[in-house]
Amino acid sequence: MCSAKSPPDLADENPADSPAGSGPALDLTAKARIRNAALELFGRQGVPKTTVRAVAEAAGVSPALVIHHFGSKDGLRRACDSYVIDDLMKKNEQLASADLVGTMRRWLAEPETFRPALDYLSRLIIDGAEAGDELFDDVVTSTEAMIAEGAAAGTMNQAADARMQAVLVAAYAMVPLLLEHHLGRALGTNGLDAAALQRMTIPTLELLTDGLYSDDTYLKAAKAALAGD
Amino acid sequence: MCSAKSPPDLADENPADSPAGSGPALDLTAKARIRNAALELFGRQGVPKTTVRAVAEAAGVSPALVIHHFGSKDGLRRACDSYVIDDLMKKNEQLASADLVGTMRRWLAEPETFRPALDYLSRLIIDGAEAGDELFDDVVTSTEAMIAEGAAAGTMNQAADARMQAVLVAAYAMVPLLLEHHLGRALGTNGLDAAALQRMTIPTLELLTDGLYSDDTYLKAAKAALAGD
DNA sequence: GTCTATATAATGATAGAC
DNA sequence: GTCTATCATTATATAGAC
Repeated sequence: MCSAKSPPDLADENPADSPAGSGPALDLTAKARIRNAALELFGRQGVPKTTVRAVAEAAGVSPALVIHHFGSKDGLRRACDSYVIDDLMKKNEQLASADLVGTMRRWLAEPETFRPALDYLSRLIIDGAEAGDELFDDVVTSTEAMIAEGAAAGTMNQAADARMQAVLVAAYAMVPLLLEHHLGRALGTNGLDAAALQRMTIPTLELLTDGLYSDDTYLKAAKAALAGD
Repeated sequence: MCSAKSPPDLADENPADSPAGSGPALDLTAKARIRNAALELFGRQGVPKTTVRAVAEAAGVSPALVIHHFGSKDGLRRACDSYVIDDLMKKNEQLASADLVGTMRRWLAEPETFRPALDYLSRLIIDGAEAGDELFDDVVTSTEAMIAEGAAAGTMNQAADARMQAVLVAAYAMVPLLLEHHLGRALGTNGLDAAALQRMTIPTLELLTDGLYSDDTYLKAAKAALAGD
């Protein structure tokens, strides 16, 4: 489950102008260039602050062509949603949703290709859009299965409320994605690159192995307080 | 450190029309009503999607008056930043930044007053604005001190890299704020109310007491892998 | 498929009366 | 302090030529 390669389906290469080994990002169809430009701008500055004109300029086409291919700005946004989820996550990483941090690590190894998708994903999860809901639930379900396996193998502790535990673990796993800006600052790097993610690995595992609390004082206190209600 | 009351400084009450115990939200100056309306709309839909006109309508004033009082839309945004941070967080909760979850709990007890501030706070942290950077760093510093105290008292485990641990713990503490939408869905509630936050308490403490991993298998494996680089 | 030109609406901000 | 009226700009989207 580790040799993750098989060069990602960047799709929509123009069959007419595709001599064998030429520049991979240069001979895409205009539609693909528009979608890639939108993905990057939507991810970097958010959808509302990104104009159709800016997308068109970044893709090297006219604003009218953007509408022609995607119907509307919102259609373009939906196309980006399904591209990042269906094409990038599901098709190229069968277990992507089970291992968000692993996916991040692999994607960060090819920044030119996947960096925009990470920013876009972050906004998808935060914005509360429908596509983000489905993604979140997928991650939670995969996480719950992972913990159940770990518990069966004796390497993980499954909580009484397994679903809630999975929600929390999944949410914690998303922290590097969501708070990339702040974690990058804390690590002294510019954003979150592969090296920064690596420097977080040990402290994260320590925290989730030893725990923050050294005994069950807080836990018992909380249980008592809640029982007292 | 628990009797958190002292009714919050909602400020800018119109001294002219303030008979002793009248409706508290009704006799604010127009400037305060505008700022409160902006706080709510900025927090709910984000700054770019919120128009000056919408703020004016929500506050019951003309669009021109919004500009008159705050100079520009961005001036209004900055006023909201400093209001939520300086007036609400720092003045009324000396230790607010040390205990984000506690603050959330207290604020959720007065939803009418503080609910908008929570949404605004969430965007402030995510957006990567300067005010959000300061807030995040404050929370991390307070968290590090809290863990150091806990370690001295023998109730917490302080990691070798104490700063990084504090960053992670602080980030985890922000998860209910940032992922309120998804946690609320998982709990079957509409958004995150006080009851939902309470239902998360035990699972969260369990996770941070027992840990996710039952032994140091993963930790040692990761250390070995990193050493092998 | 791709463009130029344009329609139409909404936005942030201003001017000036009261 | 607060309004009405309006300006200048920019936004999304359309029409129609090539």
